[in-house]
Amino acid sequence: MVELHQLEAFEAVVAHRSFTRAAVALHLTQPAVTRQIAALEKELRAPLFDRLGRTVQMTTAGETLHRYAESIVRLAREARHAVADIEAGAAGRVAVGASSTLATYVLPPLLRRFREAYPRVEITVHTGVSAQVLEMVRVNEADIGLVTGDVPDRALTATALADYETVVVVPPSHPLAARSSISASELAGSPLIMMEAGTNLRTYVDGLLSAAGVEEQVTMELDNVEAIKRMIEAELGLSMLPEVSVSAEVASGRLVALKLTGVPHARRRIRLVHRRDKYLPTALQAFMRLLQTAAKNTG
Amino acid sequence: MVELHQLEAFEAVVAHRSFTRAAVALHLTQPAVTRQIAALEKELRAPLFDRLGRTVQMTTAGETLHRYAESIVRLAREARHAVADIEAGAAGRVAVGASSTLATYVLPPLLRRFREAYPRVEITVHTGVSAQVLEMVRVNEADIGLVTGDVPDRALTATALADYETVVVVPPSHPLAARSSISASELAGSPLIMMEAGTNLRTYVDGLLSAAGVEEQVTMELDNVEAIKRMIEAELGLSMLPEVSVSAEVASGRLVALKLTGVPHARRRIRLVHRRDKYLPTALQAFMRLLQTAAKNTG
DNA sequence: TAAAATCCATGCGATCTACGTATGGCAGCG
DNA sequence: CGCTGCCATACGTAGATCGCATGGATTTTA
Repeated sequence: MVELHQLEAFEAVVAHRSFTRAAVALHLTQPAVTRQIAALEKELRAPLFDRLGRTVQMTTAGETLHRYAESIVRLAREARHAVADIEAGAAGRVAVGASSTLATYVLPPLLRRFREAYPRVEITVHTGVSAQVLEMVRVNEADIGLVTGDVPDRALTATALADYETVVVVPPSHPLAARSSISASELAGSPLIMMEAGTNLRTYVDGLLSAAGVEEQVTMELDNVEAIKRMIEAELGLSMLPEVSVSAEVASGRLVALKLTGVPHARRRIRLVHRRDKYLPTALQAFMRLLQTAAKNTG
Repeated sequence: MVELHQLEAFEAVVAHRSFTRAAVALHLTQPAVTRQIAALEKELRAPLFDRLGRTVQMTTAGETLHRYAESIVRLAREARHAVADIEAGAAGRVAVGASSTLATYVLPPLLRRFREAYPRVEITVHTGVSAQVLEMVRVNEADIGLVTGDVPDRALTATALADYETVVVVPPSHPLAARSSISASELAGSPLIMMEAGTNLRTYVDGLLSAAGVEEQVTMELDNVEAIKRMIEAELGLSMLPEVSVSAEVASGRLVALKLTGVPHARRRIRLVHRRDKYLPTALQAFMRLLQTAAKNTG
């Protein structure tokens, strides 16, 4: 079997045109180099050097091998560096699975900060509802996932990041706009613009309202938070949305958010999930730390 | 140290997505493969596979290594084949040093036959006088040399191929043209067209004539056999040339060659020379055999 | 849900390999 | 003709690799 250390010895002999000098360069003794070359020559069934008195010169076979050995040794060196880069976090890839709300309103600034710290790390984001995200992580399509709700899978590790703060969103012209908080029961009779059935958000809101004994008055159903916000701005109704999804409009005065009082929000806990048996490269670890500190600082 | 057999094991695991199946493909046991990968991971300080329950998947570092390992393993395979081709004579390079007479009149048909047998072998021919050719061989610029005269160097091996047959060349219109042979002494008084001083041929001819007690009547001195022949055709004189250099013109009737009688031709022996300590690849050996059989057949 | 099957990791002993030291042989040089 | 420089070889030791046996964990199956 031809081995890399033999090719390195061969290249050293070529470079130094001497077994002895090659041995010095390789921190070996001359007999060791002689045997490496002899092993190569035996394995390839071809002499690689003519031992011409005091000098050595490549044979035709040696020149041929040299052309390949050069590339092989160089590639091996590059491979080491490339892997070291990965390990140092200087390169790599992070695949994140997240709900579209998080992907749209929370991840962008965080990813921007991450990119500044790790500019050569590729980032991919796949969106989906929590169950889909969990599946992505389970089959290793995503390195980590951001999900709401429980994580029943024993193979996955979950750490709580923060809670979705759900707020009631109204247009600035709305009578409620002057208030800062509201209870679920006060929403009875209001025209509600809702996410379409089957989403985590809809299930949660339905639960809130029915617990408060409120009969829903759904005037509109959309599959898209952005669209819902535009509807509210057009004064077609009000809605209950994650605070993160409206903070920009609230700051600019285009929408008003009211705190919901008397509501347990543990059920809307955001969790960071990854496979328990998966190795976490440096870049991935750094990204996870970034998520955790960001969660702590915002609530 | 990263080794080729480890990379092959790594590639096998990647290809089969399983240590066990890789082991079968490599004719090894599974623990052996496990240890190869473990050694790589320790050496590179990076896990290469996530052991996800029943399946294994590459980590980011693994994918990075894979990109390099693929090329490295492929190049190593190609190198083996390339060297084997050289060794089988299917490829390679043959560098010949020869006098210009041999290079011009003898080598072409032989090289043509050689190329038919070994089409992928590169052939280079360097011309020079015998001393130059010997030097080419000595410093390994030429694999073999074709020289006339003695080979004093103990580091070189010489085998006799044939003798230059030196003939007297006259135009068809010349009075001597009707004869088939001539002695050196009969050339007294004839206008001679000679090679320039310092060449082997000139030295030889000078020796011949002075041994026969003939005073030379040199009408012209040229450094080029072709030019001499044109001069003879133009009826400007006659000359003594190697038979091989005029056989084409003799066959077509443009020149007439007369045998020289009473002349020892041992001093114009053509010898095949190569370094004693040089390895002779298959293609080179074949070419040398070709030269020897050609010499035997032509006398 | 318990048993069976599958797969990777690890401990152990034997074998093989690769190294360094010492030494020999050969060519080139004074 | 001895000296020097360089590659090849012999030998003993240290380390590496292999197969076998086995353990631990997960997935599949009954």
